[in-house]
Amino acid sequence: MAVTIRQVAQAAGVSVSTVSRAFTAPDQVQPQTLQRIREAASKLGYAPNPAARSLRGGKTESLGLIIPDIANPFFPPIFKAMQARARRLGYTVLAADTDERESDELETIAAVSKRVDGMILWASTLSEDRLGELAETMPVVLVNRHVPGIPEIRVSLTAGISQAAEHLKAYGHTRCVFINGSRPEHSRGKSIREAFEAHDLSLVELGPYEPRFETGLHAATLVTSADATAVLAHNDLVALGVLHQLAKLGVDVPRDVSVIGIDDTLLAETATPSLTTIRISAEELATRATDLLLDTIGGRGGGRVVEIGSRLIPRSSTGPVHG
Amino acid sequence: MAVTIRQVAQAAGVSVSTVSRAFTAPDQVQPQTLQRIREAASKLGYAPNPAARSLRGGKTESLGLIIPDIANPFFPPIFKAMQARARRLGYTVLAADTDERESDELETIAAVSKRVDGMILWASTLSEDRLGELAETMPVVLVNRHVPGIPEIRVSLTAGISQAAEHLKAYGHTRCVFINGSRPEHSRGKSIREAFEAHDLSLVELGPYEPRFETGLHAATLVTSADATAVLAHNDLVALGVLHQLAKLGVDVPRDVSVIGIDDTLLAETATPSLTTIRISAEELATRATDLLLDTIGGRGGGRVVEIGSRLIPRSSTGPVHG
DNA sequence: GACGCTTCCGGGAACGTTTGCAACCATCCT
DNA sequence: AGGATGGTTGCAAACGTTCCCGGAAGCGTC
Repeated sequence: MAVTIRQVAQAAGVSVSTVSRAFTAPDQVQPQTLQRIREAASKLGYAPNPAARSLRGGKTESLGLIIPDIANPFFPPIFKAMQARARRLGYTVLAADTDERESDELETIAAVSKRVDGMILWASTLSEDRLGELAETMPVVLVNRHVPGIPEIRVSLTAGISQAAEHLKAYGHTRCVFINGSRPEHSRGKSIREAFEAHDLSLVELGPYEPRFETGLHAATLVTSADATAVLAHNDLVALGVLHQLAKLGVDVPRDVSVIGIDDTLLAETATPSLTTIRISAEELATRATDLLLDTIGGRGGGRVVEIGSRLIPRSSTGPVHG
Repeated sequence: MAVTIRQVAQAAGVSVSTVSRAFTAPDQVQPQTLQRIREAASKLGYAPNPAARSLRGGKTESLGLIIPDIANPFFPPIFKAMQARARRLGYTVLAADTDERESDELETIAAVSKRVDGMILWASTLSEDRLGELAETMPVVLVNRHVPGIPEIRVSLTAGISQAAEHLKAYGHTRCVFINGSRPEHSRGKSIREAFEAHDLSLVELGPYEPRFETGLHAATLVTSADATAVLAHNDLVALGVLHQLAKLGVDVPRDVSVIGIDDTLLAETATPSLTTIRISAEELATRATDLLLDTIGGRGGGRVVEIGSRLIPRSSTGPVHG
């Protein structure tokens, strides 16, 4: 049914080898032959069969991206950036979503791993041992997860949080609530405690909760009774829940309470009031992760750790303490 | 490097054919042989090579999803639902994003089409001819695009819009602005004009604009001067822009102006005030589209058109006109 | 006891491509 | 002039799997 290399070869009056080379190593075939082949190929509508190619070569020319939940608005830009980067190098991106289920993750990884040359695992919940085994089988890059010897991209919130603390301090805040939404193994809590302590701000920690909108709704009521004038949420989604519930309770933001998110997703800019948040550049993150993966596939840069920074984006949800 | 069917065969003391059958047609091999093979396979960590399998069988066991922009919060749930559905049937989903670029779309489709058994094209911008050709080459399902003879999922806003008109009418509104963000070929304008006319509401149409947040910001200023008390936006994202800008202008929602979105994305619920919107069930849409694609691949249900309904979800961004 | 039927299994071709090897030709050098 | 060189090309094996065939064995039937 589909047109094969053989038909092109016949049409161009050459052997299949030459047609193959015309596509994979054009400089090894004489210009005029090349042109004849190209014409024949395009006339017949030939395109190489990826299955045959990868069977023969052991390469699939595609990259896997395993993320917890694509519905979290932080991830789509990651996917886009990775896709953009990968495409320029001839790679396809195979994305899969584990739905935050540990059991699904193993299954998902198994399914994807056979079809890609390497994969990026985001905040994986797999055991260190399993990840180690996996990384021996194929190139893997971890994001927000540390296993010795496996290349890794780490998001450093240090700068952003420090700026947030300064920002609040400058507005006269002294007491802040932190809504913890992390699993302990990649908690944002530690950096936050340190930074706030360094800036002499007292910190009340709530949670840990699931990092969801509803968490924010729930936590907002606790905020009002904690005698704090500022809230730092685990991510934008939670911050939005807080914003929403505070509005419902008649608490004005930022007059009565200041709110800060983390991630700088689409949600932050579009919120009312727009959300002051700590930006993690999804583009940079995805691009660096992709490059690191490609390097790992190519045998370069084993076990490297790349750090991505963050910074505060002040918007309208923070302001001076009132009275 | 990787373990093949041959090694399993040897370990189990059978031929490769039998191992193959053990995986693809277990009922054709004797129970005790089957078990021996399974043990050998799992001990060796064998999993069939998808490349070889699809080279031989012409099937890839994966489905393509081509969407304009995964950063539009309407799409992630689509992807999730499709993935969930597909996975249960042993399929993998290969998603790709065209970035709303027509030139990219062709290229993207070409890249994806070779690696899947069929694909779902969302609001494709390709010419009717090209889509026709494509559909002859491989199974295709169109969403929000009509080409005679190609299976299609159509989103019908009729019910939702009609409910929205009633809703506004009941609140005493008489004049509404519609912010048009569609390309003409799949405009939401027509149904809207008809429904509002039927409910005796006057309608001012703005646009067409790009369906972006900034569009909402811009349009909001026009709304105030249009002497209308209600706004219907092309989608939630645009509606949020409106909400945001109105707040900045000191216009209270819903006291002074009511706002309605379309899609019922995450954005709608998390907005402040929460957004009244017309829900299109992403889960249903994706599930039906996947099933239709699978049917088309299986040779059943050619050229069918499936319609998906919509309905109004009243929230806090609409209310009575303020006397 | 021969025959046919069913069940289970092995042999081997085929899927479309890449690539090592060798053949060929033209060119250049000595 | 003859051998070495280098650029082009063809041949054929190999990648891992599926599936068509045919053989072997077991079993029931007449």
